[in-house]
Amino acid sequence: MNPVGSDVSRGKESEAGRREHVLDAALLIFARYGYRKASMDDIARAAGISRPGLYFHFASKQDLFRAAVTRALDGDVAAAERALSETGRPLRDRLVEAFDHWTGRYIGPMTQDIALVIESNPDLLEPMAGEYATRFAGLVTDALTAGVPVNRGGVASDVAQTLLSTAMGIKHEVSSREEFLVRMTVGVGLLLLALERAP
Amino acid sequence: MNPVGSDVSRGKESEAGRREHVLDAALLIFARYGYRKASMDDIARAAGISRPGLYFHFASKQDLFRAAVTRALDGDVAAAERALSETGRPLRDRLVEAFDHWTGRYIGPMTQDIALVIESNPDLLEPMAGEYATRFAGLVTDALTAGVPVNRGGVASDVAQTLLSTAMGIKHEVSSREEFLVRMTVGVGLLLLALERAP
DNA sequence: ACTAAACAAAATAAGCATATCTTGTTAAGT
DNA sequence: ACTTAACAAGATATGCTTATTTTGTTTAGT
Repeated sequence: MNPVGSDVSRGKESEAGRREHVLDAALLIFARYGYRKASMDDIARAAGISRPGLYFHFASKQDLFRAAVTRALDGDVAAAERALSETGRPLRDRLVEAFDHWTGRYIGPMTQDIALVIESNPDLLEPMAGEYATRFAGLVTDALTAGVPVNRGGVASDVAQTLLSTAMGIKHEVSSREEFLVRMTVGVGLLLLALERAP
Repeated sequence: MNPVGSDVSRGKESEAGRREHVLDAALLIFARYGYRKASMDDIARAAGISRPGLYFHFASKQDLFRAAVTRALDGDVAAAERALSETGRPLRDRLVEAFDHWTGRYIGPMTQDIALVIESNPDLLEPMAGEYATRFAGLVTDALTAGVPVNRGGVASDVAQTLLSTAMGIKHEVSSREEFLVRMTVGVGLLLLALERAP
């Protein structure tokens, strides 16, 4: 457990605070090793600071973990919201991008288990994670509702919920972010078709 | 590890052979304990036969496991095929039932990890499991293709693939078979709408 | 707003001997 | 076409001791 050269590149020109930099490094290490096997020393080294320095920013490992995941989820939801709000672009593209931020980011050889880390440590951040999921679902539902003239019988939320499940399923089936995007584009296209032409 | 009274009820009137009865019991035990923790003794007791009797039917534990899973998958695919072939019924209902046989069965407090057992023992039954999935996907695609007059640009297979992912996703979100069916009905309804009104 | 050095307490890992379980087989019987 | 009884070999679990890590804190320094 001695990851040499795993320092996160960071010049003095960084506009983000040290705190944010540390959280990014922490998320990387947590994603790589899981909560249990990631040591504060690993994270401190990855962030390029000393271990006591870590404790200057965060009271405990749990605290750091919570902060790192919160930051990631905050960023994901914000990015998704940003993408969905660009009403000039086709709804289809905005939805795909939103799902990419929410789910697609966490697919791949290196980061593939970060979602798993969150899932398998429910005690550490419940009900936080669930709330973010609800928020994202709300964003998608809103975008869908706004994207069609009428909303008879709450079709938009049905489409949203189905889309969320589809994204979940695709995530489990694919092994790369590109594949996720291709499959998700198809799914979004089909379900938008259903929404537009709903009875 | 002494499950008393876990005998599988079985009268002498059973039309199915003893072999099938044993496989059913084995699947139950494998599902409950996982491959590793399920002992041949557990299975023999559940099947109501002696442990050497088990070895009369199956050469090894792996053999038994493979046979049990094969039987289950065979049954699931056959049931799905049967449901899909009842062309008098609405396609929607047939699809939901097919997915119930394929996925819905394996949701619930007791049997929820049988799919997990299959997934987490890839060495024991690959590429078998993948082949069944492909077969089921083919059945769904065929039913969709037959269900609509024209099939421009392979929409049917797109819908099929998306539906498979949706089912996967719902399965991971839901905790009861009933909930699965409700959610799946919505998903099937929407994607059929997309298929029917595809450009 | 940190660093390096050092520390206690607790958790985790490693090693190892012993006990229990499990697999697969055999034999004798019905 | 099975049963019970018994067995060897191997795997797995258990308990225990000893090392190593890791967390969280402190102190002194820049």
